[in-house]
Amino acid sequence: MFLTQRNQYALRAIVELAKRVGTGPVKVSEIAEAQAIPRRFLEVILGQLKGSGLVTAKRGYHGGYILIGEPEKITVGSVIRYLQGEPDPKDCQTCVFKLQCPTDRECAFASLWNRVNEAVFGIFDETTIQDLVEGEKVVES
Amino acid sequence: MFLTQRNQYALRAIVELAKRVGTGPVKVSEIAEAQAIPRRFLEVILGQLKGSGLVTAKRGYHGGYILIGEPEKITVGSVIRYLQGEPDPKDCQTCVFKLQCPTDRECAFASLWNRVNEAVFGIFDETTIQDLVEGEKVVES
DNA sequence: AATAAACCCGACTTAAAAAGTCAAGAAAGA
DNA sequence: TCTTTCTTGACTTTTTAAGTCGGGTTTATT
Repeated sequence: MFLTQRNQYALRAIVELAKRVGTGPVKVSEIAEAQAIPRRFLEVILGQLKGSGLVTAKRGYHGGYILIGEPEKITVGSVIRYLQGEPDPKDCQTCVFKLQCPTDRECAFASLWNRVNEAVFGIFDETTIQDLVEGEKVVES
Repeated sequence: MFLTQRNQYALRAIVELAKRVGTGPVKVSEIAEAQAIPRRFLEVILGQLKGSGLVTAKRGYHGGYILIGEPEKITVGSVIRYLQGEPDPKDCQTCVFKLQCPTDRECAFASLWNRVNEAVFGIFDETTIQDLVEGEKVVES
């Protein structure tokens, strides 16, 4: 609901890479199997992730993907922001979410959407990939 | 992103009805025009909303829709919960959001999704239709 | 050098969900 | 009785997401 299937796949792939930090390149097919993601589709997704600088790839015989940063320092929020890209200028920016408001400036929902957005990214930003690897982290604060 | 276009229409329609509480039935075409919603589509949506008991309709000459409860007592959360209906049993219930987890019980995302969901509905539940009518309310938690 | 294992890239297809439309019918007031 | 307005369910269109495919390039091994 909050994330597309594709973006969940991306996060899962990063988590999988995080689990194997230090063990050399991880093949797409390994990640695909571990996380039950269609291999071809995952190739597309990892290709996109390379652009984020979070991940790099090595080609050839013992090739595969490698997580660049440290899992404790990568937040879920930063990944999601990258995946979502720039907001579509055709959408209403006040409402953050979808399409133009009929009532341009006086959007009754603006405040609500802002609060929701802040709450959600507040959580995303305080959750790291390492937290996900560890499975169930309850954030203090 | 959090709400479909359709569900936003539904909320807008309720807000429009709330604005006119006490002035008798409001025609679909009036709501449609005020909120820039395709009339035929709005008929479908209002039909659905009748099932919630939030709204009732009067037919014929001076017919239209009427909000049943008081805008201060209707929360956005209750409306959205109604609109979204029962969660699809095919989806992963632990993750609250989409599809089955590949890693059934040990879903790394379960805690994250729960926290996000609670945060979002926390906001939805403390926001009333009246708050939306008033335009910009900053909730004092 | 040849081979095989990987990633790389862009275009393509399919599938699913959401958005929107339509026609004919039933109630209610004028 | 006539007009207005909601009612219903099925239908169509549009958009977005998901997933596939073929042929190419890089790299380690032998």
